[in-house]
Amino acid sequence: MKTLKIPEATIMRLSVYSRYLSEMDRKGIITISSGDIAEGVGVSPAQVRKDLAYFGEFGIRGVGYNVKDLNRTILKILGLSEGWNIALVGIGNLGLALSTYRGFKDRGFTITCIFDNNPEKVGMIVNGIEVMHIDRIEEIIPQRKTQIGAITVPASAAQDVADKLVRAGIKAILNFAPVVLNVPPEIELRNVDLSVNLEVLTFNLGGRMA
Amino acid sequence: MKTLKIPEATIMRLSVYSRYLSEMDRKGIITISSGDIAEGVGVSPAQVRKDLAYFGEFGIRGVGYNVKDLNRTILKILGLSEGWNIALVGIGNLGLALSTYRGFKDRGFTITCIFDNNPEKVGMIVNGIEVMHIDRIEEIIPQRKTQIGAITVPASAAQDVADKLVRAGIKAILNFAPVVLNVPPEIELRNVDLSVNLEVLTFNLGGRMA
DNA sequence: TAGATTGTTAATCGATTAACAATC
DNA sequence: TAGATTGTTAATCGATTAACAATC
Repeated sequence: MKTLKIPEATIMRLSVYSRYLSEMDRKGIITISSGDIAEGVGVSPAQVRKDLAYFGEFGIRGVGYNVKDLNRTILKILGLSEGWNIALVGIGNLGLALSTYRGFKDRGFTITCIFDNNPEKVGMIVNGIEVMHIDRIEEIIPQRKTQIGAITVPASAAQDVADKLVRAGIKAILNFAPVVLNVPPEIELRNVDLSVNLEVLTFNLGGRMA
Repeated sequence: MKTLKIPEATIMRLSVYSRYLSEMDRKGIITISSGDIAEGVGVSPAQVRKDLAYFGEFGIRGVGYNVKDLNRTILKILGLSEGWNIALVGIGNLGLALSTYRGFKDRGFTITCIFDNNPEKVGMIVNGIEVMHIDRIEEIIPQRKTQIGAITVPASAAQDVADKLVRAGIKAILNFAPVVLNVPPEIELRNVDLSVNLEVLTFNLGGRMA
């Protein structure tokens, strides 16, 4: 098994390349060079070629890449040729935003269930899905073959939700709560941390003025 | 001017350390070691000390760090000892979520104005702030001394909004639209990209199964 | 003093960039 | 063939880790 370690930064860029390729495809572009992609997404051409080289040879020297083919290849690399099911936990404003997020369906993600611990929200229908009580996570998630959990509850409740998701057999967690979660190493965890992102901005602004 | 380049990863971790220190402070903890912080946020003790060492010496050998003092120091480093004003552009579900996000006020951020291009939303009061038309960005933002813009409009409108924010004199942009924005180099730009984060998860899940 | 923990250096590890031979 | 662009190697750059002297 050739398990050359792939930088996570490469994976993030592949996702961005793919989005750009979809856009170019929609515009009817057939062929594209590493330089074109690089310019479109703001990296260097060498970086684009290096990122792709981890996975194989997809271009034609002297010509470039076929837009459709390359996009299909990247989607496959990213695991997006199959669909994924998502459980949403916490249906406040952020949860609502995610439940209507177009990027989900566009890229093959389906929200299969929504949970909240507020009795007033349980039973509500959101985007055609009935909101269930958080206590039913372990019952429902295996039934609906759901591999990914998105946590949009307050920080104070997030670890408890993560524990429930893990016990329910979830494989990956996308955490929006501003707190460091503890999960077993076999669970894929990513944090989308608004505070951190804002504070990188203010650090850079501060530095600029110092 | 000693401008030792600081890794961005260091800044992101400082933000996380600070949040953890606030939590420990609330619990009444007075003193903390790099090992305690490391365990709390999931990095190595050496990493914690290295990150702090970029900015000075804040601990006492053999003892550790004073929780309150260290947190104050980090907040200052991150530029959070002064307040920051934020303009929110796009008041869909995600914009609504941000407008009520506690992490803003907690860390000294104030939303000063909200914009949308939908005539039905203009005039609405959201969290005590009147929603204004996007065409008034260039007029209002300088008046309200607003340095940071948060973009929560659809991808197709994001570049136009970014251009308006730049012309209005904004210093930094937090972009939630899944698109690569073009802004002048002096503008701080960060992208909070849901698609990218989800797709790193699915890549890792796929790899696990391959 | 003995034990603990910092601050810092040197070694390692990993990612990016530059350059160019291969080849369409 | 001449021009263009890939795939890949080597060089550079940057970040993390390990180790330990300094010192409370």
